[in-house]
Amino acid sequence: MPMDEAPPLRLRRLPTRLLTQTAAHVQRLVAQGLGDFRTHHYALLAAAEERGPSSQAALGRACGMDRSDVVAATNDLAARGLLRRDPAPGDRRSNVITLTADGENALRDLDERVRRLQDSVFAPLSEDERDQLTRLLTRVLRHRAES
Amino acid sequence: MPMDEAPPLRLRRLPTRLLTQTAAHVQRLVAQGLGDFRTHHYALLAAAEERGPSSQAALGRACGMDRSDVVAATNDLAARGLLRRDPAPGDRRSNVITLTADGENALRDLDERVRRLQDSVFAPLSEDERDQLTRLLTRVLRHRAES
DNA sequence: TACCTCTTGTTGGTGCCACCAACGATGGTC
DNA sequence: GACCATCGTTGGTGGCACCAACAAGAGGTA
Repeated sequence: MPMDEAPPLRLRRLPTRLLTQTAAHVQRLVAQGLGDFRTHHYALLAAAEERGPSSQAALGRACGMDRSDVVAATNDLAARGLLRRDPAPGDRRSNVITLTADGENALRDLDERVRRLQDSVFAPLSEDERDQLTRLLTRVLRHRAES
Repeated sequence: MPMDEAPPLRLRRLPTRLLTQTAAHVQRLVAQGLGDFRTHHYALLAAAEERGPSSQAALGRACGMDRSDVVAATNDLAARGLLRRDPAPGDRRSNVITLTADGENALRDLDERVRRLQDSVFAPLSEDERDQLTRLLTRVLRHRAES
């Protein structure tokens, strides 16, 4: 175990790199903490619950997901009986996505898993520091929306 | 443009999600700011310059890259004449990776691009806030290494 | 009416990044 | 000499974001 591991100075504190490295690490933990769900699944279940019955397009926009990814995720969730996909009465193009009772239960379970994940991932940070982090990230993200 | 876009409350301030969203956004900007280089390329060039001639394995460890990804990236860089891959004199298993003059020039160019990218990506944050962010991320990352 | 344009869901891709398994060849150790 | 770790390499996987094209339908205007 030589001191090989010292990362290049340029990279050690490079913000963009820190960001992607941390995100990769976090995604890893989240993926295994969510079991046989993906983040897309959680996002769609949450959106469906909060918005009530909606079209796939609306759910996708709310979650910032591409339409094609919405299709795949709703396929998964419908196959597992967690939501229903019915033809929209007023518009023959679109579907109405509705959460089932099983879907609500799954969502509650996921809520709890997600909550625990935040605690485990951000364990080294205090409550205040987590807030700082979310605020900073939010501002960087908002900067995207504005450009 | 309906108010469809309102993201689910659960997701709006969810730290892990903010992190991956921001990282995705940043990676996008970085990718296009780096032109025909990937982040791996920059990492390897930087490591090769700072460490001097090293084996692929050592460079990979320094950059936190998988060996197989090191192979692919060094292939690219060698094909472009930015580094040389010679058999190591003392160990017939390993190669010695050396930066060429062109490689140093490319690295300097990338350094500048990367610097500008930080400014553009984190434009909404003050100098202090960027430091805060890097410190917070570093601590989350260090938490990984310790577990 | 016909025409044009936008939206919806769907299919079938791409690219990047992280990672994993297995292999032959070699080095170091006992 | 046997054993195991390491090196480079090949050939994958999976997740996430994204894109292009399509047919069907909706909405507007001429």
